[in-house]
Order: sequence, then structure tokens, then C-alpha cells
Amino acid sequence: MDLIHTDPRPGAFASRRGDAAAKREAVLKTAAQLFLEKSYGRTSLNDVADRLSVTKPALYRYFRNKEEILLECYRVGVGLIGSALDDIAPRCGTGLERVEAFILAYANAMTVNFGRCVMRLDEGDLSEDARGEVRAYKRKLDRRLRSFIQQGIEEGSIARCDPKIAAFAIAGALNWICMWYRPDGALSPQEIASQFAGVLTRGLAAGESRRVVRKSTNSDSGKVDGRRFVKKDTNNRHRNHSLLYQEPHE
Amino acid sequence: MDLIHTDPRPGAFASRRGDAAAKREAVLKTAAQLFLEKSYGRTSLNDVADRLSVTKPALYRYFRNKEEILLECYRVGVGLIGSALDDIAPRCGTGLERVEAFILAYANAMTVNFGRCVMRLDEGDLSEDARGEVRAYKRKLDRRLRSFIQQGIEEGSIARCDPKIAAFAIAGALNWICMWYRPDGALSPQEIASQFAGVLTRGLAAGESRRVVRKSTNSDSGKVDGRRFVKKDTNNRHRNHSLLYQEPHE
DNA sequence: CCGGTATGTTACCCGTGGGTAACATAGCAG
DNA sequence: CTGCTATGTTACCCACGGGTAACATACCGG
Repeated sequence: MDLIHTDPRPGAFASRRGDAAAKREAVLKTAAQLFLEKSYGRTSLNDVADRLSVTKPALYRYFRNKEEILLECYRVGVGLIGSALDDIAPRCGTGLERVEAFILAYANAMTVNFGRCVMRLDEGDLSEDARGEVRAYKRKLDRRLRSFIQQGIEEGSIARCDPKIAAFAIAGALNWICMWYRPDGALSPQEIASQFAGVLTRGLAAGESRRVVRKSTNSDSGKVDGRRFVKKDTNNRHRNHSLLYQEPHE
Repeated sequence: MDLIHTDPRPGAFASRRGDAAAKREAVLKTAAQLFLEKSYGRTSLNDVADRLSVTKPALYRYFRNKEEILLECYRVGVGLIGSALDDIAPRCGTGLERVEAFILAYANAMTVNFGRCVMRLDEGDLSEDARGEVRAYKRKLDRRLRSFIQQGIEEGSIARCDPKIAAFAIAGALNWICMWYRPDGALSPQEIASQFAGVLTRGLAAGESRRVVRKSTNSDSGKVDGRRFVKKDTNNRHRNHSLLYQEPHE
């Protein structure tokens, strides 16, 4: 049973003497949902408690304070992204292939609630120490991507460019996913991931002869990091005519 | 004299009977600065007043309430971006060229405080009506970009792809600029813009023969939309070894 | 020099939300 | 059944920040 990708169980607080870990998890998940819906600042602990049909002080049995909930969201999300990326370095050969794998894995993580939290919530709401922890992690992510690019340039699979700026561009495109992605939207995570990989590695420009943008019929579709993907709207795609920034949730 | 790109004049509130418009402008600019430094939610009107060496109620002579300040930031930023983009459609030919021009102009706008406000501040802090206004504008931006891509695909200058997702990728990369760009950082706006244009249109992959990434020695450097760019750090670039998400301001 | 007015300030109200102490009870052990 | 303890609830405190009313004064015209 997956503890990260599923929604919070509504009856977690049904019985009084119940699994404490399960309750803590339910608190965390509903908090993450609300943080994504309304932002951390506009979410009160009463909101979280209400959605769980409890009262605010009950939450303090599972978390020391509001910030600890936020930090835990970051930690879970960071773990999620980390484990998604961990196995790409050994599996791939060229720098370009590694970047492509990075894009696929990262885009996917950006469609999971906790993953979205990592890039969408505001570090400014964390204490000094916690912020340092999160930043250190993000730095590691960036270094990884940049080293892939660097490697690709050296070996010739990637065009000469400033690896730092290129990494900013790719990471930006990926990070922004968490701003517009909706779980119930028309675009499936793997569709997004494969299209992003195409645009970012091969660019928009029509190469002389090469490339027909590969339709998402790759063999690795169907399941990624334990979550099942649904092929939604295969015939009538792109119904959701939104944009740079989409209507907010709820 | 440019009213948008300059910093707020410190002595704006020096004399009591002074230019009211100038004071209003000073309030707006310092507010925008603080919103970018600490976020809207963590910026109190006392903070704004303190930086201007006045007291909170004085601000209410120039704005009805806090939200009106925020909305005005959006409006100025939106105007900024809009006018930067307005003259690219006529000037360029192919869809690909238009997209490239879009990237250059937009990236540039994302390095101006008010431009950054548009994508970085949280629409959730606006009232229903104001949010609608801002969203309508962002929708227009997105439609413009998407139509350029569409045009490029039809005429063959852009590779076949999903224009919607491609637009998301490009807009995401560009929007994210406002999250890491620092006016006093090592990267100059036009350097960022031209590198972004390269990566996004031609992609990372090394084409068989083509391309050496054009260094930013283009003729249009030096001045863009009225602001003078300084060539910083030309010899020792890329000193700032940050990442996916950079240290916050201040 | 003298009012009058635009501009700012001091002092305050009040809603909101994080956090806590004291109390209530569900559910198990014996 | 009896009481003990983990779990929740009620009732509260307090800081903070948006917003306002009433007062003070700098500057201008006359």
C-alpha cells in the first residue's frame, strides 16, 4: 500500500484508540492538500482540523506546531523526488540521456502532492534551520542536473551552452508544472513528462530532417514509481484551454 | 525619465507639500520591493511605511487598502510585459522567429521588479474581481505564445508537438526566472534572455553539424525597452553557483 | 502674520490565528 | 465494574496586522 500517493483516509480519526501513525499521516496529507489549494499562509490549523472532523488542539498531539507540519511536507516531497532520481545515473549512458531521464522522473514527481509542495510552498515560512535543510537539498538537485549537462557538453551529446543557465531553464520549466498541474486535468503525468523531454532536449525548431515528436507510446508508460497512470482523454486531448497560469484548485 | 525601472526615490516624503503622484509611486515601488523580498503576506504595511520613514496611516492617503497596492503592482507589471510583447508580431516572420522574440522580450520583463511581481506574487491574495482581471491578462499572454507555436508548426518552422504543452514548458522556464533572478547577480538580463532563447528553440541536443551557441554579442544588446544593461563580470562569469532555487533576497 | 488645508501622527479597535491549560471521555486492563 | 491513560474538546491567552478616528502641524495663499 502506497503511503505517499494516496489521499488521506477520511475515517482516520474515527475511533479514539487507533493507529497513531495513521492519524499523523492523515494530518500531514490533508495539510499538504490545503497548502496546495490555499497556500500555507491562508491555511489555518482550524481548516486542517475541520477537514479531518477534529478540533485544532487535537493536531498538536501529532505535530509540535504548524511549521513542523510544513517541514514534514518538504521532507516527504524531497524524499519522493530523491528516490525518483536516484536510479537514473547508473542506468543511462550519455549526458543527454541522463538529462532526459531527469526530466521524465522530475516532471513526474511534480504531479504528486508532496512533490509539488517542495517547489510550490514558500521557504520563507520555514525557520532558519529548516530553510537551510531544504535549500541544501535543492542545491544537490541542481548540481546533479548541471553535472549531467556538463558531461553531455564534454562528450558532445549536448550542444555548447552555459550549463548553469540551461539548468535554470530546464528546472524552471519543470518546477512550473506544479503551478498549473491538476490531478483531475486533461493532461496525464506521463504525457507531460514525455512532451517536456522532447521540447527541452530537441527544442522547438524543426530540425532539417530528423524527428517526428515521439508520441507517448513508450514502453515505460502505465506505471512509474509505484503509481498507476490513467490514460485520460486519449482521443479528445487538450480540452483544458488554459495557460501560463491556470485557475487555482477548488 | 523612466518611472518603472528605477528604484524608489528615498526622499520622496521629505517635504510635506510635495508631488503627490511621486509619493504614491514611491509607496508602490517600495511595496513591490518588499513583496518580492518577503512575500505579500509577510510584508506588513508598517514595513512599507518604515522603509519610507513614515507611519502606516500615511499610506492610506495614497491607496485605499493593502490589496489595492498589490493590484497596482500587477497592473504596472502587466503593462510592462504587454508593451514589451506588443511589437513583436509585426516585426517577425516565421512562427519560430516570433517565439524567439517572445522569449527575449519576456525573459527581459521577468528581470524587472514589477514584471517579477506578475508571476511571483500570489493571486490568491487578490479579491475575486481583481483576480479575474489578472487571469484574463495571463490568458491573453498564453494565447499569444501558443498561436506563435501553432503558426510555426503549420508553416514548418517548428517541429510537430503539442502546442499547449510546449507553451507550458516555455512559459514555465521563463516564469521561473523571477524566482531566482537577482538584479545584483552575475547574470545580466540579456545574457539570460539569449541563452534561454537558444536552449528553448534549439534544445539541448547537439545537432549533427549545426550551431555554436551564439554568444551574446548581438547588436541589440546595451539597451532594451528603455533600460540600460550593464555587462557585468564579462571575464569571470558564473561565479554565483546556485541552483534550482536560489537564496532569497536580503 | 494668519488662517486653512493637505498631509502625517498618535492612539485605538477588532478580527484572526497560533498555541496552551484545564477539563471530559472513550476504551482498554485487571 | 472500576479506574487509568491516551486521546479530544472547551475555553482561553496573546501577538500581530489591517484599518480608522481624532488630533497635530507644515506649508501655502492672502
